[in-house]
Amino acid sequence: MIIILAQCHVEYEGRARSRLDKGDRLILIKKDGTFTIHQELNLDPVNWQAPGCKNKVSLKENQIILQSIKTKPDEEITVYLDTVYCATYYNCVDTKNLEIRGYEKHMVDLAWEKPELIEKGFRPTRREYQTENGFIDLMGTDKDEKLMILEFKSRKAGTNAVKQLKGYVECFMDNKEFVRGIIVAPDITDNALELLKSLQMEFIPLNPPKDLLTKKASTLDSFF
Amino acid sequence: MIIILAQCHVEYEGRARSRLDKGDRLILIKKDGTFTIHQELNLDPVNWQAPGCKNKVSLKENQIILQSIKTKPDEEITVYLDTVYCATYYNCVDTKNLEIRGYEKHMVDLAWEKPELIEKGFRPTRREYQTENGFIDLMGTDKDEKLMILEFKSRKAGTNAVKQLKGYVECFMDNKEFVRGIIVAPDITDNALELLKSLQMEFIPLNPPKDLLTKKASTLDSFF
DNA sequence: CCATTAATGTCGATG
DNA sequence: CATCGACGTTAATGG
Repeated sequence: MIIILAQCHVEYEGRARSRLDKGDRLILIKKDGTFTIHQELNLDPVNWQAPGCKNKVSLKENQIILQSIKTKPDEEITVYLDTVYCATYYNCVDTKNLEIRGYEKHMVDLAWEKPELIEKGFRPTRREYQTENGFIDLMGTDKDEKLMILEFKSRKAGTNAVKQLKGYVECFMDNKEFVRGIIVAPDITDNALELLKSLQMEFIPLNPPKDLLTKKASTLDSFF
Repeated sequence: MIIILAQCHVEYEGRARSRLDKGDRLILIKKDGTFTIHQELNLDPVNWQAPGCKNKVSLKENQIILQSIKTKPDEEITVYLDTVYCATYYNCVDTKNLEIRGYEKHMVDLAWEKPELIEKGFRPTRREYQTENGFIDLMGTDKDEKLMILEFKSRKAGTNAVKQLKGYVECFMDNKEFVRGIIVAPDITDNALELLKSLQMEFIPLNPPKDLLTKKASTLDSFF
């Protein structure tokens, strides 16, 4: 992990092209080639290069130049260092991966394990069922054996989710019985709900589960 | 700009919940409240907090704890610092903004200015035309006065782009004449092209313009 | 403040 | 390798 704080100007050329005039920025270069340039504001880097790029340093007319080059697609960043305030590096030891919960996938897992959370009598039958309009998150039957098609969203569902669901239901148009199309999400926009109802489809509120599978920090781990 | 390199473990709770066990990471805190935690791999931070969050430090049982709290939506990161290798800060001076070209918007600008790049006889008439299925990037007529609806993409167009265009064209179904639906992009996926042709729509290849409007670095600027 | 959509989106899974 | 879709997407824009 290389950390450089410097006054610099930056040029980028690739899928787009950009130019950033002289100012103070933080430059971060990671072990996998990742190259990022941060200004003092905003979450995202102002310029960056994805993992796998090749980084090199050169000197031209008394100015240090950093270059970061990538292929597929061809992209290049050039940083002209005017004043370097700080340049250092660390060999990081980090073997852990992020464990995260609260994704759409976890909602489907939950509905599969506890179908009563969807509704009484719901019996899930298939996950990731492939249609010509894409994969259906979850299929099943209700207490009256009617076919149910469920589309999950981990956050507020919009009209796109409804259109997606519509496409799935249309794949069963030749079904002799009515097929229930259902959006399962923590919330839904007004527009989406209106569209949903006009299509005789349903919304079932459900929050994504966030229970981490691993032990909490309050174990022996704290001592190592 | 506060820069901390430390062995730490991290907990996050908000829209999702996550946990990252002990390891070496870079923690970056910006003037606007932005809080990011970087592992030694990958472009994106493993945990982060957007601008506007409130960050504070506390000490509990001989351990330094960083907390970053945000509302709307409620989100919180807690970093438990086990060993701090480096902690420093800089007052950055940076008045410049990024100038960037190569966006979809620039393609529409270009087609508006130089309609012959789309095709001979093309006459653009409206930009951002609102329909019930969204805004049409650009409308116009061809040499035979046929209506043309253009959807621009700054990178390879996929099936989503075609479906979007389809939605726009359907808003003109009651038109007495055939309406031409056209994807304008540097490239298109096989699936998208197949779908496009089945809908009797067209693809016109065009790269987004990347000419920067400002002067190049080879000016007096280099001396300041 | 809510809804929509582009993005050098990134990233992971899949064929 | 290309495609497809989720994401704590982020960020900007318009109502």
